[in-house]
Amino acid sequence: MLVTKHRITIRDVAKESGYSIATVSKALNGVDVVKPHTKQKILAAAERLHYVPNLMGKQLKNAQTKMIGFYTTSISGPYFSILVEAMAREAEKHGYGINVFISYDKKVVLNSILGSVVDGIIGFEDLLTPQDLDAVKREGIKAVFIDRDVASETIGSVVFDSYNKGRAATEQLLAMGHRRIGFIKGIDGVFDADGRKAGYQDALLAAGIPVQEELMLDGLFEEQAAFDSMVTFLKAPPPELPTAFLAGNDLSAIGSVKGILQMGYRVPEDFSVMGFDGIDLLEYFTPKLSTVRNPIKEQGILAVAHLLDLIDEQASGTSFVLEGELCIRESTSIRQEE
Amino acid sequence: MLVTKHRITIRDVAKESGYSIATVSKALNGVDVVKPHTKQKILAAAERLHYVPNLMGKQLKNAQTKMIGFYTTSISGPYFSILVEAMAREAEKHGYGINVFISYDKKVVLNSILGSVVDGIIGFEDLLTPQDLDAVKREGIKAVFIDRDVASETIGSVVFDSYNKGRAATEQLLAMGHRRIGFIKGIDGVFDADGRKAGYQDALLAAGIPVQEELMLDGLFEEQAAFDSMVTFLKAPPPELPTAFLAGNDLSAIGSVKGILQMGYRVPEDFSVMGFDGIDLLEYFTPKLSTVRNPIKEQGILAVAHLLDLIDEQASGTSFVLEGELCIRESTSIRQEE
DNA sequence: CTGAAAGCGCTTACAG
DNA sequence: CTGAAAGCGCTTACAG
Repeated sequence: MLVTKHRITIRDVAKESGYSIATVSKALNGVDVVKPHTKQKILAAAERLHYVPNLMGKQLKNAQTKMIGFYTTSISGPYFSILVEAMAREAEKHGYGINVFISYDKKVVLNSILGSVVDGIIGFEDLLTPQDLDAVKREGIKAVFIDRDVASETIGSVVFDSYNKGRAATEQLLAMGHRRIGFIKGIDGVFDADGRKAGYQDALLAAGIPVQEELMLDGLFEEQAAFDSMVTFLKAPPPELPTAFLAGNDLSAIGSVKGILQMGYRVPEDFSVMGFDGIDLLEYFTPKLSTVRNPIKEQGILAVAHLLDLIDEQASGTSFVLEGELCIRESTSIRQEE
Repeated sequence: MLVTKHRITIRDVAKESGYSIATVSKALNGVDVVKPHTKQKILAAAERLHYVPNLMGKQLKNAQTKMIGFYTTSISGPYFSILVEAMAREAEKHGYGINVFISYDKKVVLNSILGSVVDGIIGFEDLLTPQDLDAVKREGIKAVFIDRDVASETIGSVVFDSYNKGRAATEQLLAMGHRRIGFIKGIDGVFDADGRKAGYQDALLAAGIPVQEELMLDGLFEEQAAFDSMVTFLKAPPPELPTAFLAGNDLSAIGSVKGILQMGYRVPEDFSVMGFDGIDLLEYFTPKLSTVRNPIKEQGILAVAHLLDLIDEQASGTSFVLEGELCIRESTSIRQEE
């Protein structure tokens, strides 16, 4: 096996084949101008040397990377697997790769976004401050956000219809006879969390039921936090207990259910519980959770497709809203009259 | 807002500040030789222009990217979330980012591995042919594999002790009185699959029990495939049914359990079932699955740590073996005498 | 302490 | 059809 101390470059291939680096470049890239015989000799030389182009050099010149960046602070949880997987498949179909950057360090993220490492980004704004967003806009960076409803020349978004679905879910519980409905909050300031909560509140108000702060527990979109909040709540309950809970997402719904069971109550006999998202994990959980099934895969696919249109300048930034679907299963029931 | 048609480069900062690009570069990179006053003026100019360094140019010169590449064909399944998350945290601690490449296209993967886009890679060999591996070695690319026991100057690995644990799990079932034990196979040729199967077979042989092909079902490490195989198996069972099954991983164990229940049998009363990995999902599944809990997080952390040592040339390739832990829960029981 | 110049690996007008 | 040269954005000896 040939041992080389330095990386083989186009220069080595030129030497080996007896042609100039310019011609080698053309032959290697299929620029259709090289004599077939020449091309063949060059390809043979490249093969012999195990030449692999240095993408950095290539990209510096081309100013494109055929890569899409996905930036997030965490990939954990069942939502992201599905999303990232869908994005990767869609991107690959169009000759693009997906690059997942996982980092808490805003500087790292911003540098690689603005450092031309990818041709466009899919991201969450909550990592980025408004100033950062301005920088993204100013630099003309193509971006699609999946957690915020934005649209500008070079920036689009693909979000769920969180407000209306929060409202619809609450109305469903009302229709089942529930009057005292608690809410497991997500993370304040996050699009889906705020939308779902506002929908919940407006549905109550429209039904003539006052919104009560004491019925809104912290869930942080996490199982553990929701569990803890629920246990704490049930240990020191208000004079009149709610009969149902709407949770900001499935994970916190699961945590709530576990908390309810932990405290010796039953679901749905004592409390109906409803989640949000329709993650795969629900299939393993008992009782089967009622939820609003969101088209996560579609979100990923559409986000990538739109981003590619932005990159090719086939479109200007658009805000897409995806509809979810109410799924009533075992964790909710008609309110038992006492 | 300043509108610029071209990306701001170091040249613009030089012009704006009145210094040369060499000095600007030094000031920006904290090369401690620039007069404080100069540095300050340069930084101010860079700020004013919203300068962000082009990573491509930087990396082309430096020949390092501070990025680790993780290559996989799919990120789905509960194993990868945990692994990738752990890797990302560990890498960030050392100033590195993780780059997840998801692709079925070997060419794309290989090009970016060999194209100097990352400083090192963590991967599965099964995507790469032996020739590809040779190329990786020849180029001196630092790599850590997590699904194969390899070690060379620049290549290391971090694997689970699959053979011994397959053997231990089988011995556990034997100790519980089971004599006819079926096996849900993973994917042939994959390290963990082969190791676990071999361990299973050797444990049987050591106990004087012949290995029977008809008791080895296809599971492909997937829930659905295992479910289908189990249902098919139970529809046309051999004259004497097994009393226990060992599955190649948790997902296929879950599929098997669902298949068993589907056919009207019970777990563990009719069949004990044992999985492999100890994924988080088990927490939601009933019955609580017995399994071999593998330290997935540790695997990710160790893989990154070792890779960084390889990159810094602090170590040469080593093969690490991680121990798993037998967890006996509800899905296995002492064999009922008939 | 500062700057002109060379060079990282590549591509692409342009000339021949 | 082929090649010499310029240049992508950056860093780093080297000279001053």
